[in-house]
Amino acid sequence: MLSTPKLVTIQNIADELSVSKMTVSAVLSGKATDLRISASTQERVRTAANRLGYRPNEVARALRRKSTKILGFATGHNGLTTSDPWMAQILGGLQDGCREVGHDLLLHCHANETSVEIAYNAVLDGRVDGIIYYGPPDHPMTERIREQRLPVVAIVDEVPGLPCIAADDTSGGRLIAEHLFECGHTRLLYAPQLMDSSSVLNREAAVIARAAELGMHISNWGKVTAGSEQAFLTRWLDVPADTRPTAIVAWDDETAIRIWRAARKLGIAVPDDLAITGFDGLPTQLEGICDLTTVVVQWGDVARQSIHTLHTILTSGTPPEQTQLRLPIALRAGDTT
Amino acid sequence: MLSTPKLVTIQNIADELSVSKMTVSAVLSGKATDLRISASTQERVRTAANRLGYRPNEVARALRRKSTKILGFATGHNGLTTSDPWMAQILGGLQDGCREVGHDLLLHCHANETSVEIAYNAVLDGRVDGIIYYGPPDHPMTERIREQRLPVVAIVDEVPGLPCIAADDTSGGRLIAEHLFECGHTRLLYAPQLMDSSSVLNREAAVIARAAELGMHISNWGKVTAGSEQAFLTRWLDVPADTRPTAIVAWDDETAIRIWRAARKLGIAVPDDLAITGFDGLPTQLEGICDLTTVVVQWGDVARQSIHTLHTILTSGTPPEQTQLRLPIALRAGDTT
DNA sequence: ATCCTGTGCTATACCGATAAAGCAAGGATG
DNA sequence: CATCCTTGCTTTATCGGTATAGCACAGGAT
Repeated sequence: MLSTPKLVTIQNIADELSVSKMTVSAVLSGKATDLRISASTQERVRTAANRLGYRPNEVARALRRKSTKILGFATGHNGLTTSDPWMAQILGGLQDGCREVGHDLLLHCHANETSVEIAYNAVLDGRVDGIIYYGPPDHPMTERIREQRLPVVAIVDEVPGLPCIAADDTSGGRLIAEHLFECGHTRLLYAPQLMDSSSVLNREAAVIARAAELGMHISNWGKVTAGSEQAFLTRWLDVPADTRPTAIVAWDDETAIRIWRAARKLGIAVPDDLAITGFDGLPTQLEGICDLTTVVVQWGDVARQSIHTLHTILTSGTPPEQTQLRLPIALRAGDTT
Repeated sequence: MLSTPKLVTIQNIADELSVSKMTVSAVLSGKATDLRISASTQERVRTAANRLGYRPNEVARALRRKSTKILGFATGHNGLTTSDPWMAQILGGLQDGCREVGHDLLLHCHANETSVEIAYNAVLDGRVDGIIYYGPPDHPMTERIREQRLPVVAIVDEVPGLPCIAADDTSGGRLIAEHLFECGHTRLLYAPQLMDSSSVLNREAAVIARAAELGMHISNWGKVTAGSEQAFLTRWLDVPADTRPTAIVAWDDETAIRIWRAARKLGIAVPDDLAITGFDGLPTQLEGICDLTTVVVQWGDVARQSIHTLHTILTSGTPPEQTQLRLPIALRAGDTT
């Protein structure tokens, strides 16, 4: 029968040495000089603690100091799961960041909407010190978070009134447009998937604006959901060859690859008949088969940085308004353009 | 400046209503009938609690009841990260399981070895109630876990002396062998990647045993690491066509796909010249391009189930020796055989 | 002899809850 | 009229730490 191990408390050590609890606590928590504990007593306490295998109870500490040293992660995007490839990178980055600042990471990223509520409550309940939020800007919870001035840092998508760490989507969008311009394209087609995501909207706006600046024409036929790629390309085929777009700008890598697969099936030559670009730069299994032209976002760094920002807020109470970061994005040219 | 919200405690409510803390506690934690609190008092307490926005402090509760209702997840396999595709499924399953049993999930899955130690300490420190362990059976920490009888459930790979939830790798291996037999193969080649993993060893043993039973010959040329696939296949090409293996059994999907890519590059026809099988049944981006023959493991279910097992152990103290589960595996025939 | 200062620790309260025992008032029972 | 039981709470202790104030004693200054 499994059980939690027998606890060694500071009281046990204190009893052993016939000193008070406070003496033990002071020594073991590094406040020994504050309380003027003699070197010999410190030594005795430390050896006794080692001998008994003492470990401070984190829950008791957390109660007293009103901080658990645990940070939470909440996702508010519907259908977003741990299986999504960028989520994996984000989780890795959150982990790394947490270790760097000496906190633990609590997950609240179910595929449904209640996860934000659960995470929000976790702060109120004192279970976590703060949370990293990855979700839509208009989630009902965000309003309360602002009102109550909870320690929350948004990632990827901007949330009004909250600090946010994201990728520099605008530069990313511009890079895509510029790359296609350099490849000689003049007519682009944007393939959006409307999530309630400022990141995606920024990409789109930047591509469109930069394309216009460079004198390219860019159209939008509505979103390309999973399964509708063939229909999308059939429509494309229906347009006379001399006026149809020569490149498709997809909002992310997944969509780009799905379109590429459909093109392959329809016998459309990529990139000769049609160029395709992605966005994210995620690892792929298509290496050597379809090296997608895309822009690479360091999602792990975004996440890691957000933990540091949250930690700063928690320790120093820095006004969050100043902590808006946009991490750089780089173009990676593949064989689809 | 962000801060944790002003706390409403049971004391506040008690003061408001001029009753004792215990009365409030009893009502709000559902022990009202035990302590015989009148309906009217219950009503008053509840409305006051609502009005003040009371939420019980989880840390205080955890201290008193000696249980945080948090479960940890530790990985001990070197280099295993959240980016690995099956890890994503596992994380999702852990999340779901946790929600089902009303616990939270704390992550300790860095890519390095200290993560097990950290998780182990988290139990000792009272930070988590128990942990799910995914790592090698001989990690130095596993010995201590057994000794101290800590509430730990292993997943995927067996750990002597610990309860374990895994896939039925043996059946999976047999399914692969049988499928290849039915396809008419008589000479197989096993492509291993030696991790310190009982799961992989079980697969291998089952394939070999079943192949032998069916009168097939199976050889093993050593492990196929990332990058060595071409060399592996070149060696294969050097064998006279009438004696060389006609199918490669890879230890997992990733390896199978890497071999498939290399074969494609070398102009080897799959499955005509060479059949390839995987193991895991993970989602792939190669849909429609290479539908790998593989066996499908429900990693999410493995993880979910492990949480339930851990929960049972924690609540009822069930002897862990009995909780050895092997979840079913199904063959998914693709176009690589 | 008195006061002051520094040293080395102890005492007490508290963080926010829950477990377990206690206790007063009122009605039923003998 | 004394006893017992039930109802409806309250009291006290405790979980394992930390913050704050206090206190006894030694030695030097006045």
